[in-house]
Amino acid sequence: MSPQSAPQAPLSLETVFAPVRSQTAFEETVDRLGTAIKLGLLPAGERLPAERELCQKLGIARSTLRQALTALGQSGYLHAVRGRGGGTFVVDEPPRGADRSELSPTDWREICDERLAVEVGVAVLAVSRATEAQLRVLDELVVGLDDCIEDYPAYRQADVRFHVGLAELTGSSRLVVAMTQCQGRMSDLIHHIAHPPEVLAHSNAQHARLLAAIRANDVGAAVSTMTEHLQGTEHILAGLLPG
Amino acid sequence: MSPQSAPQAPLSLETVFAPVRSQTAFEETVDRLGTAIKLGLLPAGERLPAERELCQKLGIARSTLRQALTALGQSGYLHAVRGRGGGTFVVDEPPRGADRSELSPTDWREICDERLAVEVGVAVLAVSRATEAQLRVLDELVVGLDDCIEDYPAYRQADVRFHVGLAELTGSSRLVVAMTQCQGRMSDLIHHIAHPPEVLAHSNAQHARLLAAIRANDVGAAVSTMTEHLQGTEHILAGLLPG
DNA sequence: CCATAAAGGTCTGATCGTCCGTCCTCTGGC
DNA sequence: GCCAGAGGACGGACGATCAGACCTTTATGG
Repeated sequence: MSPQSAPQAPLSLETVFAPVRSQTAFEETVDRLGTAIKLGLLPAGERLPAERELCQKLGIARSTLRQALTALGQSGYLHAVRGRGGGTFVVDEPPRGADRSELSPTDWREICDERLAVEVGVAVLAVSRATEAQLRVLDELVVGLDDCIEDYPAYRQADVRFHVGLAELTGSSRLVVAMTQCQGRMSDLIHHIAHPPEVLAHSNAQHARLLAAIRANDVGAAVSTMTEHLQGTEHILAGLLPG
Repeated sequence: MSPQSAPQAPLSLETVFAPVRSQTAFEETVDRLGTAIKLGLLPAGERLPAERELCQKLGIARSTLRQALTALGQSGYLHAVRGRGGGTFVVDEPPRGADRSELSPTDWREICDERLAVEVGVAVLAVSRATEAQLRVLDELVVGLDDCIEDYPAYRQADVRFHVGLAELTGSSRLVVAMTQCQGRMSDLIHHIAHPPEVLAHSNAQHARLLAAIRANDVGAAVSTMTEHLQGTEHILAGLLPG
């Protein structure tokens, strides 16, 4: 009856009948490697495993892998070196260019919601599982972050490493994957907005408080610190994006 | 050097080069519908949309959809009725039979970790977003759950509806999907273990306390109640499964 | 009683992604 | 100068998927 023919079914049924979107192996590979590069998980200059080895790890044919590598090469993320001792390398200066955009209001909110779930879940698990050694590594990352509050791209890369590092200390690879994907989506979202040093400094202070809460085995503090931390970016997005 | 040739790379790199596992449209459809039926999201006797309509919603060809429907029919979950007024229906008594098993120790722990993330994240968001009307629906579900603590299959179905209902009131379809998948995996895990009425009663009391915490806008209580709730099943699994 | 509509059931041809294997080309080191 | 290790290129086979036309069943209404 409504002019917009609003979906009446409950969310759960909507999702059951939502489009089945199966990525091809090619697409998924481009996505996986591309995200890893953009996030800095594969640092500039890094050499990928040899094609014949990598295609086995990825469980795909070499020709399919090459399609993906070629695509990433054309986009300027990889360059191949032939001959013995060659290989495929992450380019030294990955393109900063605009990558994607066009997010609907519901999209970006859902992305933030999913991130909140993953980050809070990781924080809860980290409290009971983190070892002192692991925490010290993250301590250093926080120190490093303080040094680049004037250089956003560098800050963002270290920020990603910090959050992925949190996920790593849960020991759950599924959560690491989830965290990586969330960070990739967040990067797409926040790529174009301003990041004044004061904001980054404040954000990094929350990193430090988070680590303290984890050390103190204080689940409540960890959750609330993380929640605040995430709401920071969310408020900025709410002011800038549609919705 | 170790005899097991342990993976030395950090988790995040392992996951970047982990196998690309792209399900086919057929597989994903069987999975989607099969899970929805097993979880009770598509209740017994429910009629699915007509094939010509459903394949559009799912974004796949009708022939592919039919493969999936045929497979689910042969597994005893669906039956088709020809002629006008016919359709494809969820069977009245879906097979209880053993479905899957063979989970490695790392697998089931990671499944529980992911569930914890989703459930805790949902709980946090629910605190700020739940409306009284939505909460009352969940209240009734809790009452209904109390009535079937003697009948585990019925309890489990209502339990799933409760948890998916929590996800629904965040308004985020991504979280609904994540919750659904987690519940599906959990069902596979806990299908075969004992569920004495006392345990179910205790579990349902936690549901009630969770709703109270959400009503009171008490994030801390919601998180801790949810955490306890999940640890209940996790401890049982730890006693029964390898690892 | 027959026509029609609405549903599932069947078939076929084309396309596309992927795999596998083979061979070529380049390049540094022994 | 040979060889090993790397990327690069090609072609055939196969399977999944798609699009569409057509058939069969069945309830309903004129």
